Amino acid sequence: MTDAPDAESESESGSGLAAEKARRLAHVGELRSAGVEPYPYRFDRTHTLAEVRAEWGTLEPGTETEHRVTVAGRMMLRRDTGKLVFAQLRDRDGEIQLFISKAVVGDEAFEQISDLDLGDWLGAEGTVMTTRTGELSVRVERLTLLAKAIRPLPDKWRGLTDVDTRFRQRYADLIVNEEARRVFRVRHELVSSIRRTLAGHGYVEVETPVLHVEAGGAHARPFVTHHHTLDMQLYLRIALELHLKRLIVGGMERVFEIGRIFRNEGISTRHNPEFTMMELYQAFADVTDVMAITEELITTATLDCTGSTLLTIRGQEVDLAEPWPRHRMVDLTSDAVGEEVHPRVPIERLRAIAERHGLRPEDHWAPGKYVEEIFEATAEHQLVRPTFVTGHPVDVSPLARTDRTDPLLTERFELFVDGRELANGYSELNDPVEQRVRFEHEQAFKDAGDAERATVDEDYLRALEYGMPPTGGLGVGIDRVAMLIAGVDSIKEVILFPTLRPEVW
RNA sequence: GCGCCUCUAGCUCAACGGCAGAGCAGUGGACUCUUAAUCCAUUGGUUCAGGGUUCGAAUCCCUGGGGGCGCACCA
Repeated sequence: MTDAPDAESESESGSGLAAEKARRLAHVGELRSAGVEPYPYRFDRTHTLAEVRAEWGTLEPGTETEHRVTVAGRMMLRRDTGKLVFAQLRDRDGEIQLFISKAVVGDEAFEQISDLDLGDWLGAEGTVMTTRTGELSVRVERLTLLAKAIRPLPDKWRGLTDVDTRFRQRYADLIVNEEARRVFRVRHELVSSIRRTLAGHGYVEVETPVLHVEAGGAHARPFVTHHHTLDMQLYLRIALELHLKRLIVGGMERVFEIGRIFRNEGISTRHNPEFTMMELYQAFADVTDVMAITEELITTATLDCTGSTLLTIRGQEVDLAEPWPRHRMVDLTSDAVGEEVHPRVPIERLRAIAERHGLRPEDHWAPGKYVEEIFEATAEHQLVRPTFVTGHPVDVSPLARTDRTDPLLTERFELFVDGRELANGYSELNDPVEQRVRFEHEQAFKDAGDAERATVDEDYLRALEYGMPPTGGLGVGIDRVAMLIAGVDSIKEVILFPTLRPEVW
């Protein structure tokens, strides 16, 4: 764990990373010998760099003021012209130039400036000025080293592009790539926008268990873990749904959770084994209310993140403020294949259609499973603009309420944008007797070989027996929405530390 | 899991069967208004690892490892 480079012998070689680190570590030693602490405990600044720019950003070129400021940041660039050094300081939300004149700071302090390295954290005290060319600067009177960087920064102009290094060393990515900083600001703004919108509608934010005895609420392979004291197998949650609906039974009426869920499945540009889901449940609401709040949440968040409701998706400009089209899955799919696709169609017919579209049906597939698979193989990827796909078959929607006009379908929707599923919602099934039958069907499919099907969750059924009011529910994949708004095409770009194989040291 | 691509200095990249190079960073020097400062000089390599082919391998082949993309998987 302790990094102990062989400073003496490496410095003899004169170059390379080890030598560079040795040189800087040697300087740390010199500073301490001279009574200067290279890692001081704290530093008080009077202004952030953005505050300096906000207050004095409009000064005329060649202005010298008496306004004293103390700022702090990381030195990103240095331009040495002899007895005058310009350094670019950056903090969380701004940059400012330091104007360091030998005549101002004195010979001794000026000598020490050449020992600073790009990447060092500095504190600077001085007066606000602009240079002859108009660059807002701090005319430094006193410079304090706040933390010595031992390792050199990546290329100052081209940044860090190697994706492996960018994700493994996200700290370095954030230091040198403005785009990475932008994406995570978008993500932050997305999440806080959702919280604001939901708070405005009277939702209560809750936290439910991550460790589950039954991994329910979705069809997915769970991660399995073990509790020593209880000596029992536990699963990391694959959805938030069933606990949140227990809270609706409890009378909380409007609840939501933004939480990490875990699915032990493949990794791709759209999948990370752990990802963030927002689920909400609203008493007395049905699927139409849920679609309305879905539109509001995503449109408002886009506006909050970008200042506009316009997005460019696959080169197509889309205004999220326009109503999002709603189509039944069976209609979209029937149109796509040129004949009726519906759970009521004889299963031999569905099998033929599925095989015609390159699918390999399995014996345990129910009619609704065929409908869903054919939809995914044909119509799904064509849904570029935000589109609500509704009316999923009952036999693939064990927690959704039956459509009041078609007993083989449910009052459910999935939101697709750019061919990707971003959200899923429905009128919640609240009849405990029917829910038990649905669970038993799930269990039967599982026994028939479909490992991702659910089992009977007796505690959830007990909760429903106490009475759950009519309820609408929604799940939103936060990472995918962040991708959409930030305009990036890999989920790893919106997850600070995506799942990677362990580094070989 | 399968297929294709990829891995060269701290970073960004050349060299593609014939002496491993450049820019940035670093080091030494010049310069008191720079903006990726500039100018002069300069250090730095287990070419991912191992094996093979060859007079000769960063380069071709094999095995392994990391990563990317696609497929599969994935409410």
